[in-house]
Amino acid sequence: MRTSDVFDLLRDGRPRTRAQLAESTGLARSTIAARVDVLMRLGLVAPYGDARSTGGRPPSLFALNPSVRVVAGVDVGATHAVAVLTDLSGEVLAESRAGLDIASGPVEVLGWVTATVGELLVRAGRPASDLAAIGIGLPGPVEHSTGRPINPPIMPGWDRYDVPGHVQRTYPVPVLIDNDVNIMALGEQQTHLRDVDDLVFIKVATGIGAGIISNGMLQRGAQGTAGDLGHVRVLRGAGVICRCGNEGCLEAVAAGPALAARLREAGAEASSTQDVVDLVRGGDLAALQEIRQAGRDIGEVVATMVNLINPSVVVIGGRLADAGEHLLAGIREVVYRRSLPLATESLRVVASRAGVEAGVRGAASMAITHVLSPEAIEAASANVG
Amino acid sequence: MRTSDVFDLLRDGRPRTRAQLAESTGLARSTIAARVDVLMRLGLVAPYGDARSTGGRPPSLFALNPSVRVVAGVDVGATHAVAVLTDLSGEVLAESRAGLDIASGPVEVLGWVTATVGELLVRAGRPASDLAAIGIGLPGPVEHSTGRPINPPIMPGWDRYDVPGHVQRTYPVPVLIDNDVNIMALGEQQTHLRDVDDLVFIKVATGIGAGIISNGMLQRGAQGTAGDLGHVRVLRGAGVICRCGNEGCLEAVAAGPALAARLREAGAEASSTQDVVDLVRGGDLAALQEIRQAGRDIGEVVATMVNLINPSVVVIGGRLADAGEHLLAGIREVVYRRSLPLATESLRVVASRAGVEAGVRGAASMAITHVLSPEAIEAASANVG
DNA sequence: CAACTTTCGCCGGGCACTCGACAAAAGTGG
DNA sequence: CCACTTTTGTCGAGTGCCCGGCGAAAGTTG
Repeated sequence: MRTSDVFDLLRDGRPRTRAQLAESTGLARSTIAARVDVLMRLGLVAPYGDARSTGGRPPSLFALNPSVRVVAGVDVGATHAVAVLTDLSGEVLAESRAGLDIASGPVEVLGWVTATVGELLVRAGRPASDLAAIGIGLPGPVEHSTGRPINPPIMPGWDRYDVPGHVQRTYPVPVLIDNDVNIMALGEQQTHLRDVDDLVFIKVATGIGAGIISNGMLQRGAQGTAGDLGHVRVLRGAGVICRCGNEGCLEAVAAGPALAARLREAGAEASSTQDVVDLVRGGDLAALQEIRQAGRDIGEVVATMVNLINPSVVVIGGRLADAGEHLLAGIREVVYRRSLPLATESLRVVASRAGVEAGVRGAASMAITHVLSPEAIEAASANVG
Repeated sequence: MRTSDVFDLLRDGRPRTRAQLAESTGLARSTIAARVDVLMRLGLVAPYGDARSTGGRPPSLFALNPSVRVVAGVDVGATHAVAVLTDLSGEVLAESRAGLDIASGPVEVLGWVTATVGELLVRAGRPASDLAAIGIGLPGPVEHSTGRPINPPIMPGWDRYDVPGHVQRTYPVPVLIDNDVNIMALGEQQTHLRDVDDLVFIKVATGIGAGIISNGMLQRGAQGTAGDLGHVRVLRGAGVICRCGNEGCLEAVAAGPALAARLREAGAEASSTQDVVDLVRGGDLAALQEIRQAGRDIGEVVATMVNLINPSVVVIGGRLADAGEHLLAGIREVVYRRSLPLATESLRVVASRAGVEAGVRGAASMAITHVLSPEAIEAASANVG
C-alpha cells in the first residue's frame, strides 16, 4: 500500500478524515497519519477544517489542495491559439488568446507559448516554480510518446520537431503533446463526463476529426493518426474530389468549406465556416438545410464508428456545431437508424459543453493527469518521506 | 520490486542466469535467488541446464516452465466447436472438434465443453488439478467482465446466462469468456505477431466481424459490441436489404450467403459459404470475380477502420479467406487507395496464419494471460513465501 | 593436479515500514 | 465545571525484506 494509494482516494476532491482513509485502505491510523503528513508536506493535501464532533474530539478533514501547483494548457489551432493556467482541479486561473499562424513555424509559435505561459503566471500571481507541467494540443498528427509532429499537413516546418525539448529550455517541466482533437475529447470528458470511459469526440470545422477514448484511455493508434474520419467515403460524396486527391471524402462534403461553397453556388455570401454558422443562426433556410444534411453525412460515418468502437457517448463539437442543434439532429437521425440496436440502446449523442474551452481544458487535464499519476506521487514523496 | 517483476523477465521463455536477472532488476543476487526459489517451488520456473563457463563455475540457467500447468481454450461456433489443451507457452497438447449447434442452449453446449475438457486432460495424461484456467469464445456479444452473453442474435437461451458459473461447477478455475472474433484476434497476435500492439482481425464467413487490439489490449467498447463491421453501409449495397432490416449492410453484400445467392442467380450450384470457397478454388471465373468484389466491398470498410483506428496490421481470416489470395487482393486494392498515406505507409494487410486454429489459440492465450498476470503471480507466491 | 575464477547457498545485520499503545488535546453533555 | 468520548501525535517494538559477506562447490587453465 503506497502513498499514492492514499492520495488516489483524495483525488476526487472530497474531504476525508484519517479514520475514513484508514477504513478504506485497511492501514492502521498511525500509518495513515504518516502518509497524510507526507502529502501535506508536499502541499498536495491540505486541512479542510474539522468535521462535526460525535461526542468527542472532532476529527480533522483533509482534501486535495488544488492550488499548490499550477499547470498550463495550450490549444494551438491553425490560425489562433488559446492558453490557460489552471490549478490541479482544472479550475482556470488565467487565460489568453491570440491570432497565431501555425504555418509561421515552431520557433515563432512556441515562442508565443512560452511567453504567454509566463504572462499567465504573472497574471495569476504565481512564481514559475509553481508550474508543474504543460500540455499542448497541435492541429495535426503527433507522436505522443516523443511529442513530435509526424508529417503534419498544415504545419510546415514542424515535421518531427522536438516540441517538448524546445519548451523545456524555458520551463524545465514535463511537456505533453497531443493532437488537438484528442485533447478536446479529454476536455469534454473532464468537464462533464468524468465517469464516462468510452467516449468519442467529433470536431466539425474546417476539417473533421475524432478523438477516441476507449476503456478510459485515449486511443492514438500505431502512428498516432487514429480518429481520422474526415477522409472516409460517404454516399453523397460520389463525384466530389477532396483535397486529399480521393473521391467522396466526408470532409469534401460536410466540412465548413464545402458548405460555404455550396451556399455560394446558391447565391449566398459565405466565404468561411464562420459565415455558414452565421447564416444558420440568422435562420437562412438554405444554410439550415445544408447543415442538417451535413449532419446526416457525418452521421453516416459516426454510425460506422459506433458499430466499430461502441462508445457510450458521442460528443459533437467544433465550430460548425456552434450553429445550434441542426447538425446534431442530422447526426442523431442517421446514427439511431443505422447503428446496431445493442450499440445505440444506451448511447448518447450530445453537443459539446466545453465548447471553445474544450481544447485547453483537455490540454490542462492531460498535464494534471501526468502530475498526479501514482508514479509521480511516489517519486515526489520519496524526496520528502 | 515484486516476485512478478522477476517472472516478467522470464515470461518470454528465454533462459537466464541469476546474475542476468539481478542485472536487469537492480536487485542483489541473494534477493534474486530467493525470488527464483519461490518461482521454482511454484513450478513456474525450472532449471534449464548450465550456461558455458567463463573460467569459473558455470552459472545455471532458469526459464519459464510451460508444462507445470495447462489451460483449456474453447472456440464455440454456430454449428461446431473446437477445444484444445495447451501448456503455458500456448503449445497444443490435445485437441478435439465436434459438430455442435449453439442453438441447443447453454446446458447442452457447456456440457460438451466440460466433458471435452475432461477428455483432453485424460488424453494429455494430466490430472484435473493441473488445469489453471479456461478461455471460451462464443459467437455473439459478451460482457467480458461477467462472462454473460448479451442479446446474442444466434444464441437462443443464452441471454445473460452465467457461463463461468456453470463451467466452474465442474472446474473451479478462472473461466474467461469473450466474443469469438476477439479471441481470433488474440490467436493471430499470439501465434505470429507477438510484438504487434495495434492489430485488427477481420473474420469473413457467414457474418463479418472484427476484433480490435489497440495499445496491446482488446478493445471491447462500452457494451462489448465493438468491432461490428458487418452492418456498416457500403456503396454497392444500395437497394440491398440486410437481415438486420437496414439497407446496404456490408454483410448483405459481401458475406458468404450473399455470394452464394448471387452465384446461384448466375446458374451455379452454391448453397453455402463452403460451396463458394470450393467454386473459387476450382477456378470458377464468376466465383472468382464475386470474391474479389467482396474483397473490395470489405476493403471499403477496412479502409475506414484503418483511418479511424490506425492499426499496424490487419489480418483477414474466416472461412471465405480460405479461398486463396483473391479476397485479400480486393481488400488491399481498396485499402491502399482509400486510406490515408500516413496510416498505410507502415500498414500490413495479411492473411490469417492461424486459420481455424486462431480461435482456440486465442481462447487459450486469454486464459494464459490471466494465469500469468502479475496479480496472479503475486497471489500465488504469497502462499509459498 | 594445483591455482584461479566464478557461482551457489546460507546466514547475520541493518533498514524501513507498519502496528498498537499511550498520553495529551479538543470537544460534548449533564 | 467535571466526567466522558473521540481524535491526535509520538514513540517503542516487532517484523519482514533486502543486502552483503563467507565458505563451499564447480568449473577452467597451465
